[in-house]
Amino acid sequence: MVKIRLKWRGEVWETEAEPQECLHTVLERLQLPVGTEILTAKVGKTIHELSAPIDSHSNFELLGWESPEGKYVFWHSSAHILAEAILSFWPKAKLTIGPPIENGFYYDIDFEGNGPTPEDFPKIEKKFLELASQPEYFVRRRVSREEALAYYKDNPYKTELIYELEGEEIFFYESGNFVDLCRGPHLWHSGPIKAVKVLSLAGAYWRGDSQKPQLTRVYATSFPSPALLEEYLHQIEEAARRDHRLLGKQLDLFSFHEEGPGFPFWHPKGMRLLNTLQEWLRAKLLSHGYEEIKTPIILTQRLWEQSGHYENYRENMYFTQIDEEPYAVKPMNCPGSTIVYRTHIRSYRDLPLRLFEFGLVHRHELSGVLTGLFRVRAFTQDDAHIFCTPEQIQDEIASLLNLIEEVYAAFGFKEREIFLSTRPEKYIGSLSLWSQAEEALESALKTVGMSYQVNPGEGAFYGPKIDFVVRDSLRRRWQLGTIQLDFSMPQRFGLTYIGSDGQPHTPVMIHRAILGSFERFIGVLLEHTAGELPLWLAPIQVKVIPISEKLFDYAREVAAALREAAFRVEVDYTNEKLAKKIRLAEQEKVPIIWILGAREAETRSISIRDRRLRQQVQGVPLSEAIQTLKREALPPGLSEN
RNA sequence: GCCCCCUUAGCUCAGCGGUAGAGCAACUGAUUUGUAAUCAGUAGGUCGGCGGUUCAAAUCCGUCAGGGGGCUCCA
Repeated sequence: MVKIRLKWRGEVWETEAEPQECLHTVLERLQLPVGTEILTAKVGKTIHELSAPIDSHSNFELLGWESPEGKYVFWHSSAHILAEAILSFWPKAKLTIGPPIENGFYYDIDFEGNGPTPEDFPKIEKKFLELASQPEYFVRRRVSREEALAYYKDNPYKTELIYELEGEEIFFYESGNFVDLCRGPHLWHSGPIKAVKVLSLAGAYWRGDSQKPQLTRVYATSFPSPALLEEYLHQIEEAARRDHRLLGKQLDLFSFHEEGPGFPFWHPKGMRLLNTLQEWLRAKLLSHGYEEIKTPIILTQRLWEQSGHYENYRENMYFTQIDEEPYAVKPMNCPGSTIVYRTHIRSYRDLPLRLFEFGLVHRHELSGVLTGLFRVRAFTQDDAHIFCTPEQIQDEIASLLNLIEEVYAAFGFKEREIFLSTRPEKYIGSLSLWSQAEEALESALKTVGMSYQVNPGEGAFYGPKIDFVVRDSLRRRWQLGTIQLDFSMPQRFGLTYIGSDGQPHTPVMIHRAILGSFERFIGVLLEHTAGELPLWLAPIQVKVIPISEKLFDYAREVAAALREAAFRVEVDYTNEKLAKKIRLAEQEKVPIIWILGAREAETRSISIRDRRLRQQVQGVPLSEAIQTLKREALPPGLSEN
């Protein structure tokens, strides 16, 4: 007998088992909810399947739906059932891989040109539930290489996988009439799987390589109850409502047109937002020791040859000709910045020199990847280049980290991750310079006390970098800020400064962006706020609603007072009822609505309807209301004085 | 770029082989309104472009363009 200890939702059981007895039989004996709530088990950090025999292990943590491991196993098994359901309709389809993912699972399948369409989803789901409810038991069987290869003699993908398992054990998992090459782990049986939804179809290259055959990826998700599936579908709907492309249209901020795919058209309200954002950041940077520059959008091809972009980035660049000379549209701002640097002989006393540029860059992105403001072909970077000595790197990075943190906090981004990428295999510059730079970055991060992850070997060939990633409302990760050290460009462009020794030295260049691009940042911000922008950023801050035509004169007066105080105001002069005007203003997501009736006009006051507080205040004196608004509309990080 | 899907009035969408429809918006008029849609009328479309099948195409087929979902979370 083996002594074992089980932990399930905080409670502990101690019992004994026969050697080689399966874990699930022990659980059944204890009348624990195995095959329903208990999905899998863990010993230390390794998953131990319920159907696996207990050997020397003794300490089991039982896991349900609430654990990541439980979901992982649940969806992994679901992928097998999905494949089985699909094979019942497309028996000749060749399976490849079918892993669990963040919110479900997929299976990549080669249908050889005759795959399913979305109309087939219901019948696949029906078949899936039929199979799952039987239920199907997942039985692991070790097979020889020869047997595995023979079984998959018509499936080049599985064959490729088997060849890669040289020297390792090979397993088949059998469930119902379905067999799949799989390393597991799986559920004991399909009983817990009560709801499924086939979500979408997508093309996916075998092994992510566009040179290899394209497979059909079937995305799906499954749950232990129909109610949980419903909840998930509602979440997806809510995320869709927050889609910045939709909000951009509804709020009349920007649009896209076939006359310029991937190039945003900014409407008046979008410009108000974009300009407010830029003015705020500009003021912040100027107060942090930066100077602003602006460099040309079109520069000679020779410059891009010198910078290395022509060699390494040509695919993404647009070219043109001026007076028969070849030119290129800038995909990055850095070469322009170096030209400004070179306009003077620089002394070590001038460093660090911080030059920022809200630079409009153009990049040729593949047509298939364009996505609203998230992925465009022209965008404005909040770019800056800091020229400094190697000794100054650490201090410079530390203050930069604080600045970036300050900026993100202003927009309420709480969830963020920092990645430090270090020297790749292919690199330029001396080893000592690299280690000095990496140490500088790392100790800067430690100085300001920010937690980070290291991505070894992920740095650019010209220097190490720090990336900032925030999560949007769809829980997608977006890299916003980046700090990149560059040893290469200063050399390529022959940049120097005169040191205290009177000799010329090569400065280090720090490329950095905080928001990344204004365009994409606005997209992220819209999804983050569901379009309910903070008062200081809102394109229309106050909507003035006179109750009837008789109040139009007073409305004009109020609006003038607001404009005088530098607010962005709109008056609703339409001949509609109050309820209608309020409805429209609410749909425009205006933060503040001022309502003017006869009572207000008489007392020179206004009534406030506040989107943010979801409450109303009646009869506030006009001058007082404007003073309050002035306080409330201050951009973050600024005090009233 | 590649795979699947979509494209009908300014917007949201219905129609899916027999000669274009709704709601909202716009315009005109009535109404003068107190916290999320007042009523009536008018106007508005080469059904994304091009080509084909058919007596007949928004509807079926092809092609191009634009848009959406994806394209190394590895048995």
